[in-house]
Amino acid sequence: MSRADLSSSACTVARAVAAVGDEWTLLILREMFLGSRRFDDFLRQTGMSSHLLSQRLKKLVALGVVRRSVYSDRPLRHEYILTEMGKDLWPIIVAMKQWGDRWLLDGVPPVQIVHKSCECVTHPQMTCSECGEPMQARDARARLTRGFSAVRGGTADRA
Amino acid sequence: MSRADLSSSACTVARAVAAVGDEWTLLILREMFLGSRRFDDFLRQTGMSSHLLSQRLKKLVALGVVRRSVYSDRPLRHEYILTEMGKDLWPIIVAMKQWGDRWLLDGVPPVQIVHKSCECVTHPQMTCSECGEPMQARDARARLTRGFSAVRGGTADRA
DNA sequence: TGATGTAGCTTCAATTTCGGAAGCAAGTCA
DNA sequence: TGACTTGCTTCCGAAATTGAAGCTACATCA
Repeated sequence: MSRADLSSSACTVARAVAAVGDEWTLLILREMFLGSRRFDDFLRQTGMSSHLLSQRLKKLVALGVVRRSVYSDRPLRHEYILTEMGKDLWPIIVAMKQWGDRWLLDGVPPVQIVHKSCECVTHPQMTCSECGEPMQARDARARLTRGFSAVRGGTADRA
Repeated sequence: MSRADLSSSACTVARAVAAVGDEWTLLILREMFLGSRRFDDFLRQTGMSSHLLSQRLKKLVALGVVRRSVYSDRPLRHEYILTEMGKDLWPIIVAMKQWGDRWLLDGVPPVQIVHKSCECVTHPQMTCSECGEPMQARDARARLTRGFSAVRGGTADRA
């Protein structure tokens, strides 16, 4: 299977991966959440090639994650802004930051997240929508729909 | 800059991306959280080539995300198990699933997450560690350390 | 009136990575 | 004995990526 086929997978993780799960796209998103909007800012801050950046931005626009918007008429200039769909990717980037901060860093994280409403430096965590308790892998069990289970062939559920 | 250089970035998101932010690695992790442990299960469920799977597993073991463990002596057989570091990646995969369920799917998500302690089907969400409120992109502000801000060159913080 | 600069790309050649198929080693099973 | 299984490795053509250079439309400076 090639990567292009992932987007038609039944699994929504696979679809999300196909959409935004590559190295450079994730870095572009990080930049957007830090406030960058312009082609050259993305170039500078990510270090990627302009060719790839151009491709990735087009893909993100096509997906509806990012919107291309005019900020100057003369000369004509555009910037890239996250849509609702794009802003909703925040937990993914934050989850990566938290993991990176914890496991790949000695010392002080380069970025802190401040919760606007309580003004605290926060360490966002996954919690159960029903009982509100923090959740980790060990607290969860996956339940597959019958159809999805059939697609997977019944193997590999010895969790 | 090439992708290999990301792991030495000051930004911990970039480091996390370098470690686990590629398509196939994310799918392997998804499989692990669904309970797969064996080479052939990963092959079957992800559809990737064995060449790549082999490479990725080695990388994950080298990083300490996954542990290679003997489950049969004769014949000698191994399985791949998430370490603590690996289990801690759960929020990333869950965040991707939530986003995929919401934005890339019509209908019923193929996998539900059950919170063991309350037995509810849950939709894990990011919450503030300090006040416990659910958080989204709009509720957060990034605060950069002085050093990191200097590295970035001061540009692009018009958020 | 040029000369230089900037934002936002596109094009191109060289290199790297990937995909798919085949092979292989060490066993088991019949 | 011969087929099958698991868990890989090797190989090669195809596709993606990198880095540099170029290009367009304007602005600004002299």
